[in-house]
Amino acid sequence: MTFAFDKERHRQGKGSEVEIFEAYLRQKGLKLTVPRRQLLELIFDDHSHFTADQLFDRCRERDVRISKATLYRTLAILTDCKLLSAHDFGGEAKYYEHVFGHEHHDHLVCLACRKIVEFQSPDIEKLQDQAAEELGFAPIHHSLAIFGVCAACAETAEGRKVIEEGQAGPTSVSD
Amino acid sequence: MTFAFDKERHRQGKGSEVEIFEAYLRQKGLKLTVPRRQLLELIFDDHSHFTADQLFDRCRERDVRISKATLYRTLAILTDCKLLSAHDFGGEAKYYEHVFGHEHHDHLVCLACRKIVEFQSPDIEKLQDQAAEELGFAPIHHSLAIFGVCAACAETAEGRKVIEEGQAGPTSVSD
DNA sequence: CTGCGTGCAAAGTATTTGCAGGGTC
DNA sequence: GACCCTGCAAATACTTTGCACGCAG
Repeated sequence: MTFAFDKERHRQGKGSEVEIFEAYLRQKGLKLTVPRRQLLELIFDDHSHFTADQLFDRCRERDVRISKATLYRTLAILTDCKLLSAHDFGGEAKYYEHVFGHEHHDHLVCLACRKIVEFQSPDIEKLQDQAAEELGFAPIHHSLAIFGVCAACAETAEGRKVIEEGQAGPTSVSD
Repeated sequence: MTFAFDKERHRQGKGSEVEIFEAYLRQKGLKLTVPRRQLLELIFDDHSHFTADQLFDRCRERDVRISKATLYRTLAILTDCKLLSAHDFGGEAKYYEHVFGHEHHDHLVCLACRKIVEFQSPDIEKLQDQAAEELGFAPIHHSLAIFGVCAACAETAEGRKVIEEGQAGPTSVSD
C-alpha cells in the first residue's frame, strides 16, 4: 500500500510536521530517534531553502552533533514523506525546501547573489497541465525556475555584468 | 566586448553550427582542433538531448577517441557560444541540448522511461516574464520541466506504479 | 531482544584540473 | 615558434555505503 498521505492534516500548518513524520516512520517500521527529531526541528524552525551543507553547518552552530551520513539519510526520508522537496537550481548542490503547509510555488533565482524567491502563478500551472495533456503526459509534478538578477543586485556592478552577459552568452561569454 | 551573437545566422538552420563555432573560437583566440571538430559533428549529427556520458559512449561507438576531459571542456565552450544549453532534470547527470536553430522550449520528462519531449508555450513565457518583473527580477533565462508519465508508459505496470506513487509520495513511498 | 540507526571512513559519481608533450595558426 | 590543446591521472565536491556497535520499540 502507498503511504496514506493525509491531505487534510497537511493543510493544518506548523507543528504537525512531527506528527506526519512519526506516522510515516511508524507505518514504515522505522524509528523516531534523537538525531531525526533534532534535524526535524532544525529544518522546520525556519530554513525554507537550504542545501545539505548549510543544514550541516547549522547543526554545528546549535551543537547538534550529527554525521553527514545521517543527515543525508534523514533528508531522504523527509523527502519521501513529502515534508521536503528537493530542487536543483543549477548551483553546486541540491536545494531542499519545506513542502508542508506550503502551496505549490515556483522559483526566481538571482544569478548574482543566489537569493531564491518564491512565487505562485495558478495561470502558469493551468497552462502546464494543459501542455502536458496535449502531449499525452500524465503530469505528476513540475519545476519552474526563472534565473535572473534581483532588484538589489541590478544596482551592483556584479549584477549588471550578469545581466549584460545574459543578453548574449550564458556563462563566460564576454570580453 | 560581448560576443557578437549573430541572430540572423542563428536562424538559418543546420550546418552553420560549424561557422558559429569557428567564429566564436577565432574571436576568443581558441583553436579549431580535430577533437573539437569531431565532437561538433557527433553532437549535431542527431542527439538532441544527451548527457556527457552518452556522448562519450557515442564517441567510442564511432571510434572517435577523445578523453572525457576534452569532452567536458568542449561542452563548456559549446555552451558558452550558445550552440548548446545545459539542463538538470533531476537525474544523475546534466543534459545538454541543441540550441542552434531551435526556438526556446520547455520539457516534459517521463519518469518511467526518462524520455524527454519538448513543447512550447508563448503564454507561459509571457506569464513568467510578468511574474519576474512583479518581483523586481530582470529575467535572463528560465527552465521549466514537467515530470510525469508519457502515454506509452501509462500503459505499463511500471508507468502505473509511478503515477500511483506520484499521487502520494515522490520517491520510494510505497508498500 | 531484534532490528533499525548511527558515526566513521572508504567508496562512488560527475566533473574539473595540473602537467608534459603535441598540434594549430 | 608561441600558445593553445590533449590525454592521463589525480583532485574535487557532493552524496552514498559498509561495518561494528548502540538504542528504540
